[in-house]
Amino acid sequence: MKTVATRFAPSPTGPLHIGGVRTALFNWLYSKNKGGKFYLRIEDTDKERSKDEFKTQIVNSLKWIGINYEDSEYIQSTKINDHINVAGELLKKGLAYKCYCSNDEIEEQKKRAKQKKIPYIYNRKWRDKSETDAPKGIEPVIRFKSKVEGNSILKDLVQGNIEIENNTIEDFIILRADGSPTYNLSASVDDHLMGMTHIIRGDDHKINTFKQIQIYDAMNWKVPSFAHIPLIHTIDGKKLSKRDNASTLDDYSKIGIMPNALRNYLLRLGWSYKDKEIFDLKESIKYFNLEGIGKSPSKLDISRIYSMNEHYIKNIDENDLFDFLITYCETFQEKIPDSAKKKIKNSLHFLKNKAKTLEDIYKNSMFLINDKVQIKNEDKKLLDEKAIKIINLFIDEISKIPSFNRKDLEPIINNLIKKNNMNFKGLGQPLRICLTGSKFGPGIYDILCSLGKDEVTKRLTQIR
RNA sequence: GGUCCCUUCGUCUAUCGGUUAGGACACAUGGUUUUCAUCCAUGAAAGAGGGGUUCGAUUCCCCUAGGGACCGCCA
Repeated sequence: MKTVATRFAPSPTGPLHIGGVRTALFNWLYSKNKGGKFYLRIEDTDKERSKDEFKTQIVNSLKWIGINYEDSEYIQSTKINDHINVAGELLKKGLAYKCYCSNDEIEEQKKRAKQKKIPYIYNRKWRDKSETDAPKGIEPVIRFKSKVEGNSILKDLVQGNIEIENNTIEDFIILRADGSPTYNLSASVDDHLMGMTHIIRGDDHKINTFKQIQIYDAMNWKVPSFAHIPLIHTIDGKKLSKRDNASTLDDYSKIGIMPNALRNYLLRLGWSYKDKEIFDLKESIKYFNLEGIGKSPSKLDISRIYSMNEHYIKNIDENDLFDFLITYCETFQEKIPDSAKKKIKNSLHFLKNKAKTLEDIYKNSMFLINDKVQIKNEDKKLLDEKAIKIINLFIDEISKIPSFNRKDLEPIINNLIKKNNMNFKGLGQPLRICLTGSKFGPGIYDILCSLGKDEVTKRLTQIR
């Protein structure tokens, strides 16, 4: 049995969206589960639309989510000669032919098909014509001689057997008039040259697979196994496209979703293993299989991404969480001074409690990052005479205590409340506003202790 | 329009002929927490419809309906 080899083959013509990431993930997981290899192939044969920045984005996205590939990227455009040679061989074997139809001629046929409401399929005009009939001044394209009779069955590892009539597959172009190879040729040649054993890709490639298998057969190559996974749909049930917002990895990383959480979410989107929801990296490799992939498309649900992220925030090692947080802040928010880093690290155990995203933790940490407290105008109104008075009393009280922790503070606060005939909110709210500039945030004792006596006194004194 | 695929709570899904159809997210209610959140408990919520096969169908088959993908000298 040959070692399993899979690949992810995106085209760098736009930002990689999370449907693509999921495809990459499934391929990667499958190969790792089988102890095989996983490769990245950049399909950049569309020179017009391919951009280097997209290639970079793809590479970075995979790296971010933890998918690593063998060697360096396989760049399809550097292999074009191989593809052209195969076309030449096919031509020599009589399994492909030159088609001299003009663009106008083809357009005309398509138009007519549309009018008659019948599906357009190239009429195979030059399939058996002699080249001596070739018109002058037209550069031919090379078409593959597709089977015209009988049926083909694709034994799909996810979808089961799919059968179609061969005559619904047209004589597709493998070499353009300018001599460049088209997708179906390039993809099959590369997959063969790279020794792919399993092709896992989106449902939208099903028809291509029937074409590509014919190329394999024509070249006497071993046909790999195929698995077509259902596409991810938007919440209104359409294929997720690059134009949909919140569809790239960056859209998620910039709001503070962690790679592990997204990986776990994507894994469970359209795949399941019993009732298990949480899979760490090792488990996802251990349990992944093709049988667990569902047949119907699944919709992206942002609230599940949030809750998955929340789960990871609360359950991963705090040192790791801290690293993720700092990277996040410095990439998307601001550089965190070393002094604040220390405080954040010490306070992470409660800063993370309210958070669904790294952004939430960042916001909760604001009072530790900024020494100067900004109080909103609407909140200033809450700092009335009564509030100032109780805060002053509070300052006096804490000046008397030697240490500064919850045990020391609780009696002070309780006494102040009682003496001044108010509830907890009466002291808690102004205190919170003065110390953090916000009505919401971590628990008041957490805030007090994390800031420390000196800083608390300093901030409160500034108010009066 | 043609070809192919799909159909269990709002969402992701479990069930591989016999279950009070389970879990998770979201939602609602209550409790804990001297705010918010967390946490805990409880609740509401599904087999698209119609035929078969079978002692018995969510599960197997057919039809209908709905949804989706593809139909480029893009990948």
